[in-house]
This record gives sequence, C-alpha cells and structure tokens, in this order.
Amino acid sequence: MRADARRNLEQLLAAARDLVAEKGAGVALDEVAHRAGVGIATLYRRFPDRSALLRGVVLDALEQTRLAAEQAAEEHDDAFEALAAYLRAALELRVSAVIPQVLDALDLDEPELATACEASARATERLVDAAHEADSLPADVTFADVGMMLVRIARPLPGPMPEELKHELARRHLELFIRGLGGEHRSLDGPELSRADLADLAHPGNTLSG
Amino acid sequence: MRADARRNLEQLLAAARDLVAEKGAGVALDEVAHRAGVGIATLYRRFPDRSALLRGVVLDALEQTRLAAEQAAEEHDDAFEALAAYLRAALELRVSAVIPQVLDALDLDEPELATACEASARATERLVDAAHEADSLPADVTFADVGMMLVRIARPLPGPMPEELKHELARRHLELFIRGLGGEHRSLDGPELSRADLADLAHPGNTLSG
DNA sequence: GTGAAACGGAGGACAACGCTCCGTTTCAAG
DNA sequence: CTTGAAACGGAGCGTTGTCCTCCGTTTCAC
Repeated sequence: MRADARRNLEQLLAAARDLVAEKGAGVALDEVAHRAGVGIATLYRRFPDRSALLRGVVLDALEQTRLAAEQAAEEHDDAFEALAAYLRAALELRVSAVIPQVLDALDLDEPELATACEASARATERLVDAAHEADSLPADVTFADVGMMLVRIARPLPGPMPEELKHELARRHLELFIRGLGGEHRSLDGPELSRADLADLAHPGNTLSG
Repeated sequence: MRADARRNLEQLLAAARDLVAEKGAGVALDEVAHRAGVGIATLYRRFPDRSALLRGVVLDALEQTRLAAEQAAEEHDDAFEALAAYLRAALELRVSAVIPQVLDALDLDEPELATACEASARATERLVDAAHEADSLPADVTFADVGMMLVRIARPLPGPMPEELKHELARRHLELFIRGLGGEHRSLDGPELSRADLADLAHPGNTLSG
C-alpha cells in the first residue's frame, strides 16, 4: 500500500469518527471527504458505501476502547480509580459518542462487529464488577448506568460553542459524574439494567425475558 | 376560535415538542402533522413556516419551565430539595431537550424569545444561588454545569429502545446526578461558567471578554 | 338548516445527496 | 531520470426526500 494511500485512509477514519459523533450516521459523505482533506472519489475507493465506512469507524473505536479498559485495569490497583481512568480514556476516544449514533444504521449482529462489541463490553464490565466488589461503587449503579452516563457526557452538546470548549466541558462533567459516584448514596429507583439486559434490548429474541 | 381548531393547535405543539427533542429542528413537517393526527395543511395554517412552529414550541416550553422553577422555590424550604424538585420537573417538560436542538435554527435574540429565556434562566439561577448559599451545593458546581447536565440527561438516548424506557432511564440518571451533587467533593477542574458566561457565548459582542 | 371555517392529502417545484467517470497528479522501482 | 501503475480530485447525472400550495370535502355553531 502506497504511503499517501495509508495516510488518506487514516484521515478518512478520523474525519468520519468526528463527524458521525457530531452529526449522526447520516452525515454527507462529501463532507467527510472534505474534512479529511481528500476528494470524494478517494472515500468511495476505500469504502464502497456508507455502511462500510461506518463499520470501519466502529471497529476502530471498539478496539481502542477495549485496549483502554485493559490498560486501566493494569495500571491502577484501586478498582474505583481504574474505572475512572477508563471513563476518562473512553471520553477522549469518542467511542461513546460514535456507537449510539450508528446503532440503527449498522447491523451489530454481524460476526466481526459482534465480536468486537462483546470483547469491549466485557472488558468494561470487569472494571464495574471490580469496583462493586471493592465497595467503591454503589451496588445499585449498574454497568448500564455507567455506560449510558458516559454516552450522555460524550455526546457533543448542540449549540454554537467552539468545539474545544465543548470538549473541555465534557471532561469537566465527567469529573462531576465520577465525583458523584464516589460519594455517599441514598437508594436509586428505576430500571437497574445489567449488561445482559442491554444485550436483550438489542436482541429481543434471546432466552432472557423482556 | 373553534373548539377543534384549538385542540389541533395543542396537539401540534405537543407533537412538535416531542419530535424536535428526538430528531432535531430539521424534522420533517409532514411527520409533525402526522404525529399530531392532523393534515399537513392544518400545520401550515397555524404556523406559516418552520421557524414559526419552533418559536411556538420554545415559548411554550420556556414559560412552563419558569413556572416550574418558581413553584419549586415556593414549595420547598430546603434549597437543595427545591433545586432537585425543579430539575425533576424540567426533565418532564422536556425543555432541556428542545432548546438546544433549536439553538442554531432560531434567533434567540428576538425580543419575545429573549425575554422568555431571561425570565426562565433567572428563576433557575435563583435556585442554584440559594443552594450555594445554604452550602448544600458545592461552590465549584455552577449554573452552567447544572443546566448542561440537565441537557445531557434530558436528551433522548439514540438506539432502538422503547420511548418509555428511555424516559425512565433519564429519570434514573437524573437521580444519580442529584445524588452525586449532594455528596462530599474534591476539587473540580475545567471552565466554571456562570450564567453571564453562557450569555456571552451566545452574544460574543457584549462587554464581557471572551 | 346553512354558510363559514377548518380539514386532509395529492402533487409540482426544488434542494440535497449518492455515486460514477475520466483527465490529471503522485509515487516508487528500474 | 524515466516510466507506468496506482491514486487522486471534482464535475455532473440520477434519485430521493422535503416543502408548501391548491382545492374538493367535512365539521362546527348559530
């Protein structure tokens, strides 16, 4: 593969990741190509259609996330600190901003994607479980709660703010959330969803009840 | 005004509020009419164009929010409880899901809208200030932090979940956030934006520096 | 009972986007 | 340096989806 071709491929993936996070899976492909600094034809040469591009972005993001989770577990003895470190890393990777945007534009059941999802989710779940066992994360805060709050915080706020400020605020609000997780706790109402419950929502045909 | 006409008008506003919250300001007007159970012509008879419809939705939401803030202040002696009650009410009103979606499709400087914004924000700010003074809200958590977290929590999560479950989860995550606000606190980094800072972001030409 | 007001939905005009084609440029091996 | 294969950019056509109007039909209220 020629050097310029590889560079363009990477720039396309980065541009697609950012734009999908900001504008959703339906973003104009011309815009992706332009942000990547290449012509539209180059995009179509690498990714035959929109779905292939989204697949590429998601696979990339999931793999990086899995690595971040494993690295966080390694580098921190304290289970809560490990979880916090992972959340900070995941925010920077934008994975939680990208995945939800493509949920209904991409078939996550397809083997390669499903495997990546599973591996990434499992690594995250280990961090949550460890924090539960160490009693440093309230028992009523589930995997789904943590994951969804990360999605809420990672999604760019709408409005005419500079992108950099948006990102700084996301970091700040993640810290606010992490701080809240550590404090004292009263009881929490509402659906306590486990990872299995989340999987069941995606595949209502499975053995678990709805 | 004929009785059916009034009913249709209310249904149009409700449908537009929900759909704008879910899909953004660019939602297809045919879809709004359909969800409201009326023909597209009826929508155009009430609102000559998209902008008029958005204005109607926003004015309605802001007014209800202001009332909710004032009512929360009245009904609760404890400042923190008043703030929490307001946040719960605002979530139900969907105001924080609607406003950000229309930020760049509507001119908020226009007198009638600006007045409503100002009144609503001022009522909310009073709740935040009171909680600060009562030392029940950490000093480094600003008006902007609370408002933006409410936006993050109120925005519907993407994905193929039933709407009702999404709403239940939003309530649950708001409780998680409120719980976190009350706990012990370490220091919080990042931009500490006041209401004035927020206003300056919207109107960079004002006296405040950027 | 009656007419004015409100209604629904088909359809033409228009804008935006997807994707292809082809002449031009860039790389790297001999 | 030469050369050809590979990669590139962007104009442009076809399609899709949305806006908004027009007009025959229905509903309300006096």
